[in-house]
Amino acid sequence: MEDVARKAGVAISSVSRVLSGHPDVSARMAKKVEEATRLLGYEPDILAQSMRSGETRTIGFIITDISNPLFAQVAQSCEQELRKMGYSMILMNSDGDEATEAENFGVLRRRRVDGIIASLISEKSSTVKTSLQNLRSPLVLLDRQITGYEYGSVTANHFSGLRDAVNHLINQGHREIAFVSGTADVLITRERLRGYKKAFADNGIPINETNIRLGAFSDEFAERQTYLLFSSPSVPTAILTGGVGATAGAIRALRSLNLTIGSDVSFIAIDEWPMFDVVLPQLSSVYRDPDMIGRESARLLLEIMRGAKPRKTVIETHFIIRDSSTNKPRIKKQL
Amino acid sequence: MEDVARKAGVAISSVSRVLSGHPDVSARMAKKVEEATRLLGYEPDILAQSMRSGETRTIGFIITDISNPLFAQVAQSCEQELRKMGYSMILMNSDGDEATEAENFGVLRRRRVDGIIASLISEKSSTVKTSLQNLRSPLVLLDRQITGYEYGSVTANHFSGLRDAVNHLINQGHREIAFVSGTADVLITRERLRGYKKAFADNGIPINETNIRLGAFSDEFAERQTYLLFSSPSVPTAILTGGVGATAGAIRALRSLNLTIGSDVSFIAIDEWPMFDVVLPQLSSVYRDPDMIGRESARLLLEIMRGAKPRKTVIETHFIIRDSSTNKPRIKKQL
DNA sequence: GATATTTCTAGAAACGTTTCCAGAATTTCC
DNA sequence: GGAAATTCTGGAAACGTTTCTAGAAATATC
Repeated sequence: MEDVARKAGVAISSVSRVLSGHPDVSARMAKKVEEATRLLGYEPDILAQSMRSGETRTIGFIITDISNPLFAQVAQSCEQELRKMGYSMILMNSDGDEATEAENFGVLRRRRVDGIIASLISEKSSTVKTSLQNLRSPLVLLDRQITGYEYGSVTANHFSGLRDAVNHLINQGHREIAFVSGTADVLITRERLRGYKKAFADNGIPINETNIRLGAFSDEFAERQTYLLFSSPSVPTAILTGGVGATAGAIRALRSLNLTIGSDVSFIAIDEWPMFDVVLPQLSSVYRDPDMIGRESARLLLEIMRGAKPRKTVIETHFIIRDSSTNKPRIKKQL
Repeated sequence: MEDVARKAGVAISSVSRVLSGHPDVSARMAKKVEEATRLLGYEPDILAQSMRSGETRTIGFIITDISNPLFAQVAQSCEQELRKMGYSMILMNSDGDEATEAENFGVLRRRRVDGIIASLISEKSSTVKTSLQNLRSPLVLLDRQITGYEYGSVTANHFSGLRDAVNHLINQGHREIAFVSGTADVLITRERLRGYKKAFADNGIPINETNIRLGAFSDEFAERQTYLLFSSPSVPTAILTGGVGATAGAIRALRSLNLTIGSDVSFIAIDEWPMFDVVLPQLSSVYRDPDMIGRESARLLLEIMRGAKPRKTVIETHFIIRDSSTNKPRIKKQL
């Protein structure tokens, strides 16, 4: 910058003013500086700009695991949107570990990011609570709900999605409907559960609580629980799986039990992911648009950063009927 | 920091020395400073540290599209490895657009990242060339090869993978083997092509060049080309698809033509992705370990950043035989 | 043409660290 | 116990910008 100033024969401050679009600049000055800038190939240092201005033009994206293809798509559209507005995105996986998550929040704070978009592991964790208390930047949560902290949120309406899906199954004659999903420590699971229960209530049908298996989003958990459910004496006739991992785990378990999806068992996946239609063309699902989620979370965060009051955005879900859930229930598997 | 110094009754420089683990610090001083730090909840500002030290402890990760689940997994393991070493990762999608890619390189340069891991759109592009010339940080390329610039690289050995896969098909009696993959402007495609040709040469069989369709990694391209190939008078009896998108597109096309994979057409996918075994259990594939790729690229970059001479790492691939490629060729589809 | 007003420019301080340098305090040695 | 060697500490400069302040130049007004 000093070099540019010398080359243009002006002061450093004048160079800054030209380059940052300050109004008090004469045409002659602007031309001189731009010429010198071009000649020397000068580029402003974002670090120093941040240092002085207090804005880093960086936002943090904390997620359990980017290798979940649904979230990869969310991250992509989010990054696109942020980039369009001149922001860069720091990606951090918390690997399902609360200590790592807290550590990640700490790093983002010390990096003075302008904002954070996060999908917390658990809303109950005390480590996360303190992480957030110490936070200085605006926050947008994905499918989470916490108290005692102001934040924006983007949430999928899984209540209506699940309600519609379970209604559909009940109409087909199903009564024993398995529901395998992640921990109830996060809003998304509770909303799914609420939808599940609502459908039963609306139809005046009692719920068999053993069919509900909430614990972890991993495929291992889902595989184990599905196996247990469908190898027990009272086999469910249908299953709903909450999330990419759960769907994968459940399919594995059913396959190992030689149960055919769509005939032996009705199957509805919650969440799709890229190429879902190609790889699992027959699977009914509760769909939410990941691009919309990513885009919306970015926009919402920028809005809050500009001083707007944090909003809560709801993304609608759609129950999509395919072959895997149109069969009538088979009460007992023939051995 | 000033507050800490005041509270501890020492100079700012002493605080810095204690916190950054400088050797010239007495035990008494260390204790005083640590106590004051704890009491005030002080945390050093990474921005200011970077400003002064010249190290940002940030690396850039440039990729066509993180929503490709294979690359999402690469990104994840890469980020894990970098985080372990105290680095943060800035993720940038270039969206398949050369101008965006160049812009991303520019932003990373102005952010003074300590290093970059990138999967270039094209090795031939002139915009990329100039981007790299202006780069100041070490670079690791994924499956790419360029000239006139020093860089480390992590490359999958698709030569041997494709050779083995095509050999296998030829042994089953196939002669007309379609190969649909991305542009030949990048090393990975050329290596795949080399493996394909080698197998034919080793078996003394001439290649029908119309079976080779190289152009883009998108599923649209693959779908179109597969459709054209398999609806032409001379239908191939087997197909190899290069990359996640190509596999998806080809499956779509074959499905629309009512051709059954594993009986009407032999199918070998190049690349797997998370849950591949669940969603496409019967598909033979050429496999490379994405976690290894991510981990290795991070380690290699850190190594170069510490002053090591850039290396080229090769990740071995494995041809995995499953049901989709064990049928004998059907010369003509019955209509 | 002199003064008042407006527009533009230069210099310097500030952002929060690290690190150089010099000097103070402590230890070692005879 | 005093000089020399060693260890430790404080002050200040530096990293590359932006922004404040004040003053210079240009324009407007009478």
